[in-house]
Amino acid sequence: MPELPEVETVRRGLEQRLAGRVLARVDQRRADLRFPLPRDFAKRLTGRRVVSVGRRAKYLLVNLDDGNVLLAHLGMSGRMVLEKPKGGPQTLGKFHHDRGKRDRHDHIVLTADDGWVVKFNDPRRFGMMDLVPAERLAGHKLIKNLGPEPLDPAFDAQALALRLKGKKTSIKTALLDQRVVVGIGNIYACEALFRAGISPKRLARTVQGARVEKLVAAIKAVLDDAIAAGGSTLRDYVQASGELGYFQHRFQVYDREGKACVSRACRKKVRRLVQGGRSTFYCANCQR
DNA sequence: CTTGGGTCCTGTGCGC
DNA sequence: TGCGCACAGGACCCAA
Repeated sequence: MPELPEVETVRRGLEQRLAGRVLARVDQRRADLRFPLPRDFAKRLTGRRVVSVGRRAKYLLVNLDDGNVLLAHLGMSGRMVLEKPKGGPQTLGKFHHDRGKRDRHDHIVLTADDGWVVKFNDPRRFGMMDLVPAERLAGHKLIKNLGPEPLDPAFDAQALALRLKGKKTSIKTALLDQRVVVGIGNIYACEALFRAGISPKRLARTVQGARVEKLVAAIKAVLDDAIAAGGSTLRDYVQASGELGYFQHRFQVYDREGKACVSRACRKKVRRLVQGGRSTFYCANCQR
């Protein structure tokens, strides 16, 4: 689930909940996630005040008052679960049903000085956390090679065209390459290509001119829409009715194999293929 | 340098 | 019901 819109939604929730708060207690329940956690991780976090919460690509950046940044990635299955001092939990990143069975995947538990609890839950443990001095963040191994932010105004057709130039892989695979553009995952790569009317099989280097203009607009639009939807369903979730949601009700091709293309004029079946080991969903009629 | 494939890990859903 | 298999939102690492 966590692509840019989901991470941004989580960022906003964490910012609202944690900014200005002191981390009164930190429980670390494993020595490692995807990578080993740094030495004295919990100890170094305890007593720190959260200044703000930022985001770069799919990484969360929790800025601390000692000049360090808590760098976090949700991987495939990571989420942040917020729990009120009294009352039901609120999940950022995914709805939660059947509690209890899941608790063993609460790897890091932060308790703020106002009693709110933030649990980092990640069954598959593809997520990661690290503590790095702010001035060394840009040079961090996982950060230094990241491409442009898709919602940055500086990310325009020219910027994308430059990065696709000469690329022999498919455009779908290129969009998943975080050196080309960050934040796009398997869902939004499929959705953006559908909106742009571009075949996922098309060679990246041939996406130029009008096509790259269209693709950039589609990427920005789909991410914006998803962030807007994430925000609204998150508010809905506070009332805990259990609707399964977010943006998934609005997928036009993702996970819709065999279903009718949403285009009124088309209605052909959505197809699935595998590229770079990942499923791609597309309409062969609408996407060229 | 680029590119493709294997890999990490657990959970879920499906066919039989 | 149980079992085995395919597949799942990511991205690093290494061989070619």
